[in-house]
Amino acid sequence: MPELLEIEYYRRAAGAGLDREIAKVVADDHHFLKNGTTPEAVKAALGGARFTTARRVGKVLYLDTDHGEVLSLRFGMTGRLIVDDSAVIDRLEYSPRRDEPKWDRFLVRFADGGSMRVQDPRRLGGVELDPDESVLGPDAWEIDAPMLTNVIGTSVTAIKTRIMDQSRLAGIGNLLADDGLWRSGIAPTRAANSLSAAEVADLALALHETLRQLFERGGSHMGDTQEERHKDGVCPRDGASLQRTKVGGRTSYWCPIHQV
DNA sequence: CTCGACTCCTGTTAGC
DNA sequence: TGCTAACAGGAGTCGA
Repeated sequence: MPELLEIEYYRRAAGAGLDREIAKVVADDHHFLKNGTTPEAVKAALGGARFTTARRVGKVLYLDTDHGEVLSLRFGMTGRLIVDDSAVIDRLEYSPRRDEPKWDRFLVRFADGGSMRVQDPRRLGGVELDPDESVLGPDAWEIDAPMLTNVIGTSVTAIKTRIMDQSRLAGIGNLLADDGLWRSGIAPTRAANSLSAAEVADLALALHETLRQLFERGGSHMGDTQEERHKDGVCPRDGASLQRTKVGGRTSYWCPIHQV
């Protein structure tokens, strides 16, 4: 599913949609417009405008316009950004691979005939005009031990839940969290404030490396444990049967031997 | 403020 | 073969 890495691919793809006059906006799915954003407002804001910058914080893509408004795109679990009908990602975990027009939830057509659209079969993503950008924590791409220490604070909640809290650390989703925890040998269920300073440093480094390696491999679904995310999955490191546990409402796969 | 539980959303798939 | 129920997880809301 789209996590920080996928949104970064989308951000780069959005570069092809910059500085092109917007001729038409199709935003008829009210459910996909968030926080009071209306189709009329989006059309008024974008009509005749151009996107000037594509920025990313965590899993959110921000498109600035030359009229001053900012458009935010969230991709939920199955959302893709498609510019000029070429999808930068054709294989999205847990999402169908087809390009069905009925899954287009938001579309911008440029005056030159091209387009940029968000395709999201499950409609868990969303579009918002002039969003509050302060609701997100620091971007996880730059994570290091001091940042992770701040993220953890004194919280007693499960460490996995904490690093997935977008208001404290932006960009980590279920797959990146599981892979980082697996690499650092820390159980997802551990109370966040029970990690030693050394463990916090290990986890920060593991997440840092996970982000960079999986970006090179092609996405958050390219983790070392991905192929074992099923019943009967085994740990690639020591062969133990992986535990399947709900943590913070998310399915977590982890090794009961080396993750403690 | 913190944190867990619940809910929404819909295509795919396991299982009968 | 065809159907149903479970499943996937990002994110918002609510209540203790």
